[in-house]
Parts: sequence; structure tokens; C-alpha cells
Amino acid sequence: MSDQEYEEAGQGPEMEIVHLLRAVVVDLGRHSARFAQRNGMHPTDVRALIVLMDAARAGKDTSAGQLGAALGLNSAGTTALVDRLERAGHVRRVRSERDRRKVTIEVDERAIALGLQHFGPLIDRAVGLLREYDERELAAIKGFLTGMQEAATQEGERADGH
Amino acid sequence: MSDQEYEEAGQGPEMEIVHLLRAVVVDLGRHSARFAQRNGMHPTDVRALIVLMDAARAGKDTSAGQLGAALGLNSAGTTALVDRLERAGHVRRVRSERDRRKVTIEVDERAIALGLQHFGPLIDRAVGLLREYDERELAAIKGFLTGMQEAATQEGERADGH
DNA sequence: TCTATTATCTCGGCCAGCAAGATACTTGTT
DNA sequence: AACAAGTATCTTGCTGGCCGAGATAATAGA
Repeated sequence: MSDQEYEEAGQGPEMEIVHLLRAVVVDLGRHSARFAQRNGMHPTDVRALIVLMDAARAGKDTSAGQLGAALGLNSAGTTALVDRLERAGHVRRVRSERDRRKVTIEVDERAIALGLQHFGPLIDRAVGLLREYDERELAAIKGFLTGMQEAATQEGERADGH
Repeated sequence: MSDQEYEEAGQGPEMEIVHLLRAVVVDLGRHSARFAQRNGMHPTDVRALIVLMDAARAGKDTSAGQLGAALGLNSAGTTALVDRLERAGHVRRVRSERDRRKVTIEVDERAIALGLQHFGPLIDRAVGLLREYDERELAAIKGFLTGMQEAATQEGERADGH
């Protein structure tokens, strides 16, 4: 981004959308934070449940180590996280049969229901919004989001020296 | 969201975009977290700088209290936050002339340069992506993001009992 | 002036996460 | 089988962000 482009930030139609996306990220973050606080959880706990439920939807088990890696926690932090979630009844620890060092984390059905109760209305609104668009418009939205996702992950790899 | 809709989650074209948006939020969050860690900062510190720079772009001063309120911190946490940022040289405390109780927080030019260095490439990619779309497609992207922002904030108010 | 209000800071404590090491299990080698 | 090395998780002790309560200082109204 050149200095000149920065001077114009917030003015062009493209920059307006960039700022809008950032605002959406912030506001959705706040939405998650409210869910966390309302249920006596921390942001990390919510992120953990999302990771676990994503894996479950894909039909995969998640071990404690995988969960910690996905969240960027070390082993001690991961143990503390799972302790909190288990104490709150949101997940269960299950020793793996094959490799008895492993602990797979299972999400409790009530935690899923709790999440649906909070995020359901927001998802409904999103689906309702998207139903108003035709195929070309949906492709544009999808293309932009996909591009931003790639950019966000690639920028990270680039700057990390991978 | 009905149970039936949940069963179908991830399958319809609308739900695909919903999951995509969530993934974008997560990945952009990670991108910010990298910036934070690379500069010895915490996520809150980055959020604070964004709040301060947004206000500055709008031509407004930000007091310590306003900053804390925007981040959901109490006064003790806000003081500690500004202490950290000031110690790192990212901001300056300036006593207001009119109301000498107030402390306005000014962002140092080097912090702005640091932010541009990190987020600039990502913004460039976003602008580049958006330049490929025509007006109707841009309107669709903008409309969807605006709708999601409204939904995220309104859901919060609703459930908070406002 | 006296009181109430507002803005920030100070103090003490809680708790999430880290670093280092312990424990338990698995795998590869002999 | 026995031993060493590797792997997954847990334990311990500590750091530091944030909170609650209260102190300090400045402004505003009667």
C-alpha cells in the first residue's frame, strides 16, 4: 500500500469495503465474546468449541494436542483449557483405544445446543440475506471471501519465512 | 435455525458462504495475532491501536476512558494498557488543555508505519480483488457485509435485553 | 464554598497461558 | 524380551493482563 493510497484510505469504493470487512470481523468477534461471557467462558474456550465442532462435522476425532495446536496453545495451556471445558460440562475426555497416550475430546450435546441457540439467529439472517442474491452476485461474494482467506493465510506464511 | 437446517449445514450454497465468512474472520484474527506477537504485543494492544487510528482518521481525539470503553476494559485495565503502549513507544499520553482530568492518547507515527507494513499487503490484495468486480457485484458484497454487521450488532442488543 | 460528578491512576488479587519437567504409553532396534 | 528414543498429556511454578475497590485530581452546579 503506497503512501498515496493510504492518504485516500476510506474514500474509494474498494477501501470502503475493506474497512467494512474489518468492522464485520470486529463485530462478529464481539458477538462471540458475548456468547463466551454469558456462559462464563473465555474467548479461547469458544474458539476451542468451534474447532472441535468443525472437526466433528468433518467426521474427525480431535486429540488434546491437535486442539492446542489449532489454538496456538502449549501443552500446559491446552490441559488447563480442556480442564475448564470439562468442568463446565461442555466436553468429555476419552482415552483413545488404539494409542492410549491420546485423549480425544468429545463435545457434549448440550454445548452444541447452546451454540445453536446463540449463533442460530445470526446464521438465519445470513442465509436470508444470501437468498436475495442471484448466482453471479453469490459468486462475487464467495470469490471475495475466498480471496481474502487466501491472502490472510498466505501473508502469514510469507512473513513467517515459510 | 431449525434442526433440519443444522443437519444440512455446510451443504447448501448459502451455508457454504456462512462457513466461509467464519473462516475469514478466524484467519484475519490470526493475521492480527501474528502482528501482535511479532511486535511483542497482545491482541488487546492491537485492537487499541486500531480504535485509536480509526478515531484519528475521523479527526477525533480519543481519551483513555473512551479507549477503555471501546475495548470493554475497566479503568485499571485501561491504565495498564496505555502504560504498555506508551512504554513500547506506540502512543503518547497528552493531558487535555480544556479538561485537565482527561488524557488524550496519540498514536506515534512509527506505530502507524509498523501497521502499514504488516497490513498493507493484505489491503492491497483486497483492493486488487475488488477492482475485478463490476458495480452490481460490488453492491452485493457491500450489501452482504453491511447486513452481517447489522445482524451481529443487533443480535447482541436483542439478547442483552435492550 | 461545598458537594457531586467525572477522569484517571494505584493497589491487591484472580486466573489464562508459558516454560520446564514428570509421567505414561508406543515404536524401533537389538 | 529388553532397552532406548520418541510422543501425548499432565503437573508445577511463574508471568502478566484484567478486574474490583478505592484514591487522587479536576470540573460543574447550587
